[in-house]
Amino acid sequence: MCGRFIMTVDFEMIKAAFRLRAELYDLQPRYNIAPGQDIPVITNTPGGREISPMRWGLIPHWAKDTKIGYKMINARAETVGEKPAFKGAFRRRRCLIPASGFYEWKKEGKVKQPMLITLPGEKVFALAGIWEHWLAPDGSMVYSCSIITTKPNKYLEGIHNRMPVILAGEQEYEPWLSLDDPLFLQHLLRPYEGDMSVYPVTTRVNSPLDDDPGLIEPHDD
DNA sequence: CCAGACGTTGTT
DNA sequence: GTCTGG
DNA sequence: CCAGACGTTGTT
DNA sequence: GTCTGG
Repeated sequence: MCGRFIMTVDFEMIKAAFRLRAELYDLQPRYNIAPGQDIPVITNTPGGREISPMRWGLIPHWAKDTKIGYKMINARAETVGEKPAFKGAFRRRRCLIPASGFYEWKKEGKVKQPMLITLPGEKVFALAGIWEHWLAPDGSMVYSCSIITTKPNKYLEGIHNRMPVILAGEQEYEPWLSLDDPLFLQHLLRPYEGDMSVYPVTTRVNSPLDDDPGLIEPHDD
């Protein structure tokens, strides 16, 4: 699955990688992004691609309160088009979530070892997501999102049985954001086929409050 | 029809 | 054990 | 994902 | 809002 990730690249890199229009809100490097926090999300708008903060953990429009979002941090690729909580978003509200790495916890006996997964060169990449809007009782609109998961590739299969969907470049970003063909969209939601790096990191990364880059301790393998 | 859930992962 | 908050 | 709380009434 | 279970 995907329960934590990092986003450490600067905005000029993001702007170029995702062909964004000029306006970017003020983003800081983050090394330990947790569910429930606001994360940068890229969507298609009539004026082009925009990036804006959304709460991680999708809140369906019919929800009575925001609590349900904590259970909706991931959506399975195999069923995202059918589940009542996700199907509308899958049809009409898809997004890209920029990341430079994500964590998976490998179970080694009783111990859970956090692993950081990155792409070669610490390159920024796009997680496939869906988003929703929810009208709060006070009249404000809450935007939220979920990260889609799939089976692990060869780098992850020894670590965990799910991994987030990574879209492989502009040739996949554009159809994911704008195409209206459920079969093709489904086809994009497959395990990433490119190279990856996998490093054990200190268990201090477990704290959701800790946004300190000093926590990452790459090992040689 | 109404009532109640609406999710994933992992563990047993 | 299960839920909430981060 | 992990960490930390998990409850009510009434009194200060 | 929409689906599932009874």
